[in-house]
Amino acid sequence: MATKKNIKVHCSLCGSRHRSLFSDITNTELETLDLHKSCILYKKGQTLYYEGTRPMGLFCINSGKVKVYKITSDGKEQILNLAKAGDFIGYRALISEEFYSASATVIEEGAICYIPKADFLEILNNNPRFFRKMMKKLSDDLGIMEQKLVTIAQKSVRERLAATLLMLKESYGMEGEEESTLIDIALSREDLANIIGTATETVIRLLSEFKNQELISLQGKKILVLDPKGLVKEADFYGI
Amino acid sequence: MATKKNIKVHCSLCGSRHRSLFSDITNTELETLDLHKSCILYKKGQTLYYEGTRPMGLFCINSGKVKVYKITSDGKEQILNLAKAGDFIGYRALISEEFYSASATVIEEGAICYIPKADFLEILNNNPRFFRKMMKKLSDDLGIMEQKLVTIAQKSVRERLAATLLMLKESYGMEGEEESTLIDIALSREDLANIIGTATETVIRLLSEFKNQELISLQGKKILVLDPKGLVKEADFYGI
DNA sequence: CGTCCATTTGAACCCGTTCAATTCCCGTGG
DNA sequence: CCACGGGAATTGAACGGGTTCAAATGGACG
Repeated sequence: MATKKNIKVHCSLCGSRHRSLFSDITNTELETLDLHKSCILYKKGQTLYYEGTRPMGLFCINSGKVKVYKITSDGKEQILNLAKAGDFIGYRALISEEFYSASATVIEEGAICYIPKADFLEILNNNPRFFRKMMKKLSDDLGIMEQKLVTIAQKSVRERLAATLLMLKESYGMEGEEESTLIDIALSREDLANIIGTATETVIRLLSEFKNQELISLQGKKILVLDPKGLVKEADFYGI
Repeated sequence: MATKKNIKVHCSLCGSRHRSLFSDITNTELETLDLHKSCILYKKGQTLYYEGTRPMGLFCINSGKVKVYKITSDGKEQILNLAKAGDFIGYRALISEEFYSASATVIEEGAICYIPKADFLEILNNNPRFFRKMMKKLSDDLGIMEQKLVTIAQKSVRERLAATLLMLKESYGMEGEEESTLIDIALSREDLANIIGTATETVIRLLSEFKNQELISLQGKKILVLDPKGLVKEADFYGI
């Protein structure tokens, strides 16, 4: 495993910032962040934090992709969230003043900044607009998590896989020719299974069925969505 | 179905308030609430709000019990949360500025107050302490929901039932003789199944097995926990 | 080129669902 | 007071989706 490498990423120049929760903090606050934060280039497989440890700051993803997951007592992994450029990670534990309730591991290398807890809380307490934004973010996160719970509890694996592919298409889709969209994220079959809450073999078998139905096509490890409407049918949607 | 009945419940005299999120708002704010809110005695089966409708205020439970749930496209119900005296309901939709993403129905009759949206937002924006409390609540809710997701995704129905009984014991337990605790909430077998995410028949069969193992005993519809440690083993806990 | 891990395929098994039938319980009205 | 009706709870039995274990294949990387 390669060593981490310090790099310089200025918030003021960060291409992901305008899409992030930091989109409208003040220049002064921005400067403080630049002064206090650290930025590291993480390789695939490196872990940002482990479940059960104490949060000392906030992770802000400049580039790359991260999975956030819990491990059950019998060693199974459940992925709760995927994060990409512009996303924050680890704020829930800071706000609830708990140890981390999940782990976060890089699945595609990238630059990730670390903002000291004190600076984050400082901005939170002094910038009402940011405070409100953070509150809304937590509220939205909760709504999403509730929907995920219902889907896992009540839908078949086949439906959940179709729904997950559509979700991934929305978040990581790269337009191709005609209707097709490439899902541009390096997820292993096992990761996909751990999002859906099923066994790796089941994912493989269902992907192969979807391929035979010409809903998707497999480009190596990546997935090309050919027929989104067909997937919507498989997912049995009426809303999200 | 009986009609609703208006009643007077003064916040300042409310026995549940000190346990609620309103535990330390100002007297002025309290008076405004008393002036603007309405209180109704709800019977079992009456619905506070339906998924997909627009939230116009906040429900505050003075007494009684409420289930919050979603209905899937194929008509199955998933219970997300149970609420009792001192709990707020429906704040997530208000804060995220969405329609309700779930429905709420009374399962044990009681008095429930309705606080106009404007008053809630007023307090939220003018009382930083309340704002912080609300934010922490959302963050805690999110942590709980994440844990539920993992449990449903990765644990067997047997483990989930044991875990749910322990959770209900914590929230609704009435100390009995020796180790025993009565779970004092009128949940139907179907409700229990809809918390766990399984079929009613499966819950009934497993409860009967737990009874044979002398982990619980059945007092009519209610459940008496005889051997909490035994249930912990069945739930395969190492943490929550 | 060989090693190691991810992916794929095969096959048996089992947990949980589903459908059907019966019993229990409780409120209601005669 | 008791019979009646209807929904909830229970029990039975068959089915099937998904897991699990095992083995083969493929592919990336040193």
